[in-house]
Amino acid sequence: MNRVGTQKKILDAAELLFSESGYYSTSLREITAKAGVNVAAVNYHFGSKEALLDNVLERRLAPLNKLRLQMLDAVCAEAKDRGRRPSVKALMHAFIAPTIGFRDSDAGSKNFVALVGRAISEPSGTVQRSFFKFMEPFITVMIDSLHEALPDLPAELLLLRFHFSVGTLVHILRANNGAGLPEQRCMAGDRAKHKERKKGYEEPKAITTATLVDEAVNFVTAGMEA
Amino acid sequence: MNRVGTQKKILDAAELLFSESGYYSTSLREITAKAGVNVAAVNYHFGSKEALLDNVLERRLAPLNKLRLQMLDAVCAEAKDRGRRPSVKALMHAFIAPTIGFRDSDAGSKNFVALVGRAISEPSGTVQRSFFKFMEPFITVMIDSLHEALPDLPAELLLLRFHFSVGTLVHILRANNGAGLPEQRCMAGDRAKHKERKKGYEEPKAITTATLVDEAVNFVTAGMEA
DNA sequence: GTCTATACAGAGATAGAC
DNA sequence: GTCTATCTCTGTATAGAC
Repeated sequence: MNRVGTQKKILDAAELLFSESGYYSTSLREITAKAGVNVAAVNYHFGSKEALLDNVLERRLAPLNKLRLQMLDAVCAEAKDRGRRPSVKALMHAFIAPTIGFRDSDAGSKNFVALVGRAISEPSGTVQRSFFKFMEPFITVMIDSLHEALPDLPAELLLLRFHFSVGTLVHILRANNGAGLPEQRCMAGDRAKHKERKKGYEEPKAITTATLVDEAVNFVTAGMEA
Repeated sequence: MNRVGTQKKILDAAELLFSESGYYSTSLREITAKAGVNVAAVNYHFGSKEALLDNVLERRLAPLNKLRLQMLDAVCAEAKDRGRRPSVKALMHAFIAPTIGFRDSDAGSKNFVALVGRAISEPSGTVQRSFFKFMEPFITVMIDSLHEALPDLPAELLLLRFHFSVGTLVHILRANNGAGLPEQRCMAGDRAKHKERKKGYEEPKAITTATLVDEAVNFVTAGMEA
């Protein structure tokens, strides 16, 4: 079999299994069985299990980062054309919308974004390094743009608040399930109790991607401008 | 040897090693070697590696949650005495201050809080369940109090924003290192570049716990009240 | 009841035949 | 390039000594 064909089969199988069961609960033997290749194929083509995860993420994140950077550039260019500062809200939208919106894309599994969220904090070394290698060009532009939008905010404080914003976004990705309900596991009980105690609340409906994006943007924008 | 003595030795060794290398990169053989006990001791006393992590976290988090709930009650009681609503800021402070301040406590390792941050999103089943079991009484009171503080905010939106706030806090914990610099790994390069390009910025100094708490509280308060 | 020694199945990784 | 066989190390279970 040709090289790319085998690699693609492995990547597809790994993406699906990682998304379903997580990185550590998925064995190379499951992946290679599903892909219809030999156990040793992963180590031959990718070098290690961690490097495989790295490649699984890279395949999807590369276009995402491209899109994010495009949107950020568009916001900055438009502001420049009008001779104005970019708004914090528009910048944050360019950061958040493609990321959360990614869950509606046709990428592998509905749980892929959750896998990303977990991967950021979890596997050490290779994965984190390559993740931030991806992010770096975006973050550089993002922070520069935020400085333009908030010229009076000290650099240290701006970085800290942007750090908080990243935390919010990562948490959304991690907690995200297919239905789009954040932290369903954690909140469900409390939500139910509240419905008992306080009347007149609307039925808890599944949050649409658009709503989630809007609310997240509003939240971090308020925090950045506090 | 007595029961509690052995258990304590295992818990101490596990806490240190988990904090240093993470849960998955630490083997039971390393833990038991450091504790000076037999490999089988972990399974005898705790049942499994995951249950051990559960106990490691519980030992430190139980007093933390007690403190958090006390502070929250104090804020609510004081507001009631004055016949006022509790302020969002005071509530968020009661949530965040003990949590971040925990890193200055004498608990095991400086990296313990980072371990907590990682554990929330990582090991499945047992650990997450027991973690939220801990949190539940606090969260119930917290959400009730937030409803008092923000009576006009729809319940769905309040929950969503609180969810975002939790994300911010978890991210701070996860990125936290002993020095107190957030996201040093990710930001260091960009920060340095900024120092080159833009002049007049103050030297990046290690952020004190107090500053970090204040800024985090301001950030999420602004987001909640947006 | 505690603890030790040991066995076991499964993991990721690798060398060498084809 | 691919596959088999094998290596080491992991978490877990158990039998038996004290």
